[in-house]
Amino acid sequence: MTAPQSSLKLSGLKTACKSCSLHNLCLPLGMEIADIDRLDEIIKRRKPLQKGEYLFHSGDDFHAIYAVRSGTIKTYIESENGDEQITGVYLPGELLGLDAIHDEQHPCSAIALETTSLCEMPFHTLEDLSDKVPELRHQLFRIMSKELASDQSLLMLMAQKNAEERLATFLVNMSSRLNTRGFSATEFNLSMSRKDLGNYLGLTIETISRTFSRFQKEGLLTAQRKYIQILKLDELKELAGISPHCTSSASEWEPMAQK
Amino acid sequence: MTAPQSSLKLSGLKTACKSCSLHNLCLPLGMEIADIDRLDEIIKRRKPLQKGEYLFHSGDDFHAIYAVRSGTIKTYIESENGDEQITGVYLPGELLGLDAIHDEQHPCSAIALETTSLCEMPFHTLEDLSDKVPELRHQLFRIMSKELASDQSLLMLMAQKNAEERLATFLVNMSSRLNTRGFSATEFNLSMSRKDLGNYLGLTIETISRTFSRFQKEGLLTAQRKYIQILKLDELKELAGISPHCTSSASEWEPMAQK
DNA sequence: CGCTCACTTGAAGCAAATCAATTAGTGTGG
DNA sequence: CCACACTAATTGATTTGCTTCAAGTGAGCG
Repeated sequence: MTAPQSSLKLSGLKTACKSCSLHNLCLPLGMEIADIDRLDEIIKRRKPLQKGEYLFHSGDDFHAIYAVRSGTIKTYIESENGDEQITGVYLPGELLGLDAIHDEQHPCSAIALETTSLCEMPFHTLEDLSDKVPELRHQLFRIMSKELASDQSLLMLMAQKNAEERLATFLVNMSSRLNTRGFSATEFNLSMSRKDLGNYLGLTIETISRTFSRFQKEGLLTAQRKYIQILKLDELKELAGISPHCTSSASEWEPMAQK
Repeated sequence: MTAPQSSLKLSGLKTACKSCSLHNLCLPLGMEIADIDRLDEIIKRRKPLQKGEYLFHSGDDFHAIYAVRSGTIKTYIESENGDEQITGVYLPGELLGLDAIHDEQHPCSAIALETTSLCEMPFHTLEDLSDKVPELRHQLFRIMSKELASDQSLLMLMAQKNAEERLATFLVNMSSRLNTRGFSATEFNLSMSRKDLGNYLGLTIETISRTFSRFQKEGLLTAQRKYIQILKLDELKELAGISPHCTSSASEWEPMAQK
């Protein structure tokens, strides 16, 4: 991350939803002030997680959903034969844990990729409140629905795209999401390692590395380890299979999965 | 489909939720009789769709979610460059359309793979009712959450499994889902073509065909076009990466995406 | 300073895609 | 009812993009 990171951190543990810089990305969208205050009361602000610390493990009982306030969380599932698959990468303002509602335990593990602070919302309390506040209930439906729709795009990526298209899609998506959060669209630090990237995109670490090299040779970007600088965002978008005319500042555009 | 298909069809358009043979798969789970009656009132039973008829198209306004009563629906998204990706195959008792809530239009198209009858539930009415019936609201959350969790499994399949494992996983999943709906676990007609199968599993039609041939040569199953007979379900499960001890009749087991 | 770990680069191997040719169904109209 | 076209599925031969194996390179750190 680059720009407003530090200011987010400074806001510390006392920020209320009302004044949170992420309020338009998170739950309160469209809620009355009084309702936001009620939401505010049930939200716990936890001690930040350090890089490598777990938020929850696969199989843990489900109590709460979480909103990222700053930092990055990755979630992954493990198959019986032990291999892992990253299922989501969550940036500030994004909600995780929604996949645990149905059988009341987490199907995936969640780990911090860097120092990360979170809001914790006990789910039964949130459900109770959503009884009284239809906007909140509707917003929860919307968020889950959005995650369903964006999962479908990730599926398409896995089923039909080649290595270049996958990496381009990922980078364009990252750029867009970071941009809507006030960071630069063309210059950022990936919190994921090449290994994570490969796992997430269904490729090996060697293929990721080679694809980065090819992109650099073609002048599309520079990549020094985690520091990425996008030089030709439009061409990257084209590669990703997206018309380059929808600018990244159009905040409603989020083609790929964030989960 | 094989077994109770015709009896489902006979029940025609007048079946109420209370007496519906799918009630334990569909919404009313855990609801009071009186509440089910109210749900019953808002549900429209449509004229069955013929094979190849569309339920909705990508981009259509979202009004309702649908439950399959008999038959099969497939959903797919289309990318800008025109290629399609099947995102879901829905059997009786399964709900579709939930991915359209967030921006109030359908991100995918839905088409009948065979003659299919459906229940239509206007979403705003369903939301209103879910205000009065917390069990219904909770059930909606659960269903969406389950779809999220099962999407993750499909992602894992795409990212990490080879052709044999993919087809085995698909067949075992189908077998299990059909079985919980009262059909045979080892003998069924696929409503999907090889082309659909290939698209859904991220493989070409030739690879699907060859993999079926290999399975037949190894005596795992027989496949004459759409008619599938599974001879060694346990070995198929093993191939799919699932311990063969969880029997298909254990109704809670649904490892793969149904959406 | 040297160790480790993350990443890069090259060469070889392989699984699935592509290209191509048959065969088996399905439907249509005479 | 059968010839015809048309589509779906199978099978084989070849190509290819990614993986695997292997050997560096360079940044970070005790």
